[in-house]
Amino acid sequence: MLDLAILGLLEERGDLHGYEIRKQLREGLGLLANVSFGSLYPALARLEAAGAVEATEALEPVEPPAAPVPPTGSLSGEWAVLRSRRRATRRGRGRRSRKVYRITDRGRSLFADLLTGQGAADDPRSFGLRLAFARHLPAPARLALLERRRLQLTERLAEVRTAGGQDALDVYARAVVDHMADALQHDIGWLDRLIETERSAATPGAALAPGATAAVGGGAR
Amino acid sequence: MLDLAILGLLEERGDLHGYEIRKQLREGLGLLANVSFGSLYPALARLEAAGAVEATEALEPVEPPAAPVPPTGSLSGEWAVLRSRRRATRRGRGRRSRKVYRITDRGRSLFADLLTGQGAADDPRSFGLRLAFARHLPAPARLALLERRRLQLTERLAEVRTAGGQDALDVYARAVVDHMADALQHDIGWLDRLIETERSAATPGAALAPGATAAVGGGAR
DNA sequence: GTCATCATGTAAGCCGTTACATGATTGC
DNA sequence: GCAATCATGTAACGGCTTACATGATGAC
Repeated sequence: MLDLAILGLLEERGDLHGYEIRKQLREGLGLLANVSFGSLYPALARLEAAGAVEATEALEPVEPPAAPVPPTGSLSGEWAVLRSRRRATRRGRGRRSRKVYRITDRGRSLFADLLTGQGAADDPRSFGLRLAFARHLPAPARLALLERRRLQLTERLAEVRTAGGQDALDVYARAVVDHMADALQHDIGWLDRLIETERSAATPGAALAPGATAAVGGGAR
Repeated sequence: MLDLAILGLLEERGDLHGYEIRKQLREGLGLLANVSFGSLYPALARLEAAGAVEATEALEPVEPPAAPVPPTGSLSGEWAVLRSRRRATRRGRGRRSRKVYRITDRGRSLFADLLTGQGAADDPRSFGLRLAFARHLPAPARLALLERRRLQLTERLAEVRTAGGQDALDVYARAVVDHMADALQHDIGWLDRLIETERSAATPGAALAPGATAAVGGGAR
């Protein structure tokens, strides 16, 4: 799951260093991938060892030195200039030795595997993450992803309903079970709309067929 | 989370052995607690060590001994007789040495602590489990549980909305974020109805007040 | 000169899983 | 006699978290 998020981000947003990866994951995908450093850095090391990413030590080619410093006469002014020069010299870096990571071809292939996620966990986060990166998937695989998820949820719904069928449950347990069923149906409905959108996008003839316009528009409630 | 499920089950359904605990958890609470033996048995041992449960070796009052064994002369025959005698001797059990667990007073106190779950994880399973056992909680604690959960969800909703506010998201990422917000609102609405029901149950005067009947009825959609 | 932020990493621990080992009992 | 089910446990591993260690840089 973490690997998928890292690779996806590197693929979409270009080369990044660890700290930045975490920041962007938190900001962009919020709850789907709010990862801690304690898992992020080992994950990056693992991916590098596997050849899925390359790290450059971020000793990037230094910019040509800035124009000579006009003395200001004030000490704090000189200081400020020195600081800014140092910043200018290491421009684009600003900070510590930052290891910048870039996704490799092997990484892209791994990303594709994780994205289809045949043997992946069926938790909502994992699915949400895969769907969030679904534009990197060919259309049929995308549809398959959605339908596999739909199948999982309907199976779980059946389970929940058999659990709810027994009447040994008190008010609170009943409320929980009922709400689980409700939420599952809500999710399934959402998937159905997504699937419908995918299907109509996959058959471009539909847009040309008479009367098809109504079916195409307004997919996402 | 596991401890809570075990203690709750032992409290509600009386004394049980490990195998049965797992069975009932799977059947009754389904997705909330489908636990594996690999975690269940260590958990029971832990709870026993902590004094939260007592185990009786299931050497329940033995039936009067069967008639003396007539020797058959064959070794396997003797064996078979020994086995069947053992079976007869331990009548009502039928199977292996089953350790039957019973919740203690310390266990009940621990259960109450876990149920209020002040420092517990905020994942849906954990909350669902606590709510499912909420009838063992005093009414104010129950209300507090619901309101704490509501607060968490509204905070997360705000997070999701700030994440969704940026327009760097493509169709799929957007769909995921939007649906997360949607599902959160759905959950919050459900909590609101539960809270409302709790509140009106907590103020018995309300039922007597004129015109209050409409507010009380039909809480749970 | 001190505090917040940026930046990378290690160590320990939590909470669960699957797989393995063992064995009794029942039903066919 | 063989498979399915009942019953208890151990071992190894997974994937994540928190806490800790370290240090540079920037802002005031």
